Amino acid sequence: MTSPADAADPTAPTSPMTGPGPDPATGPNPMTDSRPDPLDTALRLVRAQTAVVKRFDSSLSGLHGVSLSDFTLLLHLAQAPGGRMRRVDLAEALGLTASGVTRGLAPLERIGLVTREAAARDARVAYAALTPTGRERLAEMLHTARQVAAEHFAPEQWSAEGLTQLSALLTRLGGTAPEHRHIPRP
Amino acid sequence: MTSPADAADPTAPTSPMTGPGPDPATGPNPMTDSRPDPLDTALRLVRAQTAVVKRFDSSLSGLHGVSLSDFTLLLHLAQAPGGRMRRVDLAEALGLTASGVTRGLAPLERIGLVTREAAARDARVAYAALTPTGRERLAEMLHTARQVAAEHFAPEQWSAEGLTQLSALLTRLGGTAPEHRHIPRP
DNA sequence: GCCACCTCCTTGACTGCTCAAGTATATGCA
DNA sequence: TGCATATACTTGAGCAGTCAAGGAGGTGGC
Repeated sequence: MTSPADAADPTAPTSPMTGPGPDPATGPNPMTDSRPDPLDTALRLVRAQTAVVKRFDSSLSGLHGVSLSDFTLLLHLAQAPGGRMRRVDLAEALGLTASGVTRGLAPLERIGLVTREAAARDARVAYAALTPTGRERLAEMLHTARQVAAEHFAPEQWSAEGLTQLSALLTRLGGTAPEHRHIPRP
Repeated sequence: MTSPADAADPTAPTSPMTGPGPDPATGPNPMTDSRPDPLDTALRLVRAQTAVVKRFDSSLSGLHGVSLSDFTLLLHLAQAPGGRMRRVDLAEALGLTASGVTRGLAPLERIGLVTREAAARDARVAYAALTPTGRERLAEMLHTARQVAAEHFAPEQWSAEGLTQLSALLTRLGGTAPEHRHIPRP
């Protein structure tokens, strides 16, 4: 009754998901063997982001009813001149399409954190602008986000140098971020 | 007819999205001023991932009709013993929920890249297993993915050391990746 | 043997996003 | 001035994922 296929059925995790694994000195690696695998790095980036986002989403949604992407959107508005941006610019900053921005703004407009403003010189344009309420709420979210980030990159595990390196490397990969240190505490 | 608000309406991008910006020596930074901002780094990670995923999705969908997440799922199966994994293990490896895995597997099962296998010792378990076709297609996808990754981390811009550092830092952030160098070329 | 509790997986409902199509408006050249 | 082309935005449809609920099955203590 025990087929050979199930002889290996451990019910334990079947995915030893560790680092580089056995180094195949004669493997089909198209790169020089002394160079780290770029695909491996890319996949790690994606997986790391999933873990990080999950953590921020959990805290921000619980305390503020918003997701990390909501928060990031608001943060971009806060650092823009006049607290407002054209939607097309917001899309580029966030790495979304225009319709993605429209969809993302809808709930924020509904709860009064963001409002729509027309542009006097271009009738096609609709600005997304932070409301005073939006600013207040954002300051509170920012406080939480800073805490989560601080825990994530705890000084006992992350040196200033390591953090600096990571930040620089991510920037080189297209990792832009809105300036937010001018935003006062709630 | 020109309101003061629109005097600043440049129609040009209103989001100077550059690096660290002006260093606020007396800013409300809760960290020590000599330490990079962890929140900044986290936001850069998320944004960098968006850019990277976009690029992989574009190439993989155009040439192979799959997304990066499809590809990653298949890759995990390929490096598992017997080319199969329990769905709950796959969910953990990918950072998804169980239902996310169910949804992700559906189209792959439909096109014959993945099949379902029962476990002899546990009736609750349904394995996700690579089909022979799935293996062949995966090898082709892998070829493309390696190329995209190689372009993304071009040696002229990325030293082996920089890549090694990034890989290590991402690993520390929870960035796991399936071993794939044992998979032969198509 | 019984049962409380846990595990695995699926499904309905919903959210967040892209693509494609469409409308309104702006731009530049003949 | 007229018009081809481009830009900004929205909306319908569809995909990818989460949450909650539920059904089936497994485990361990009494």
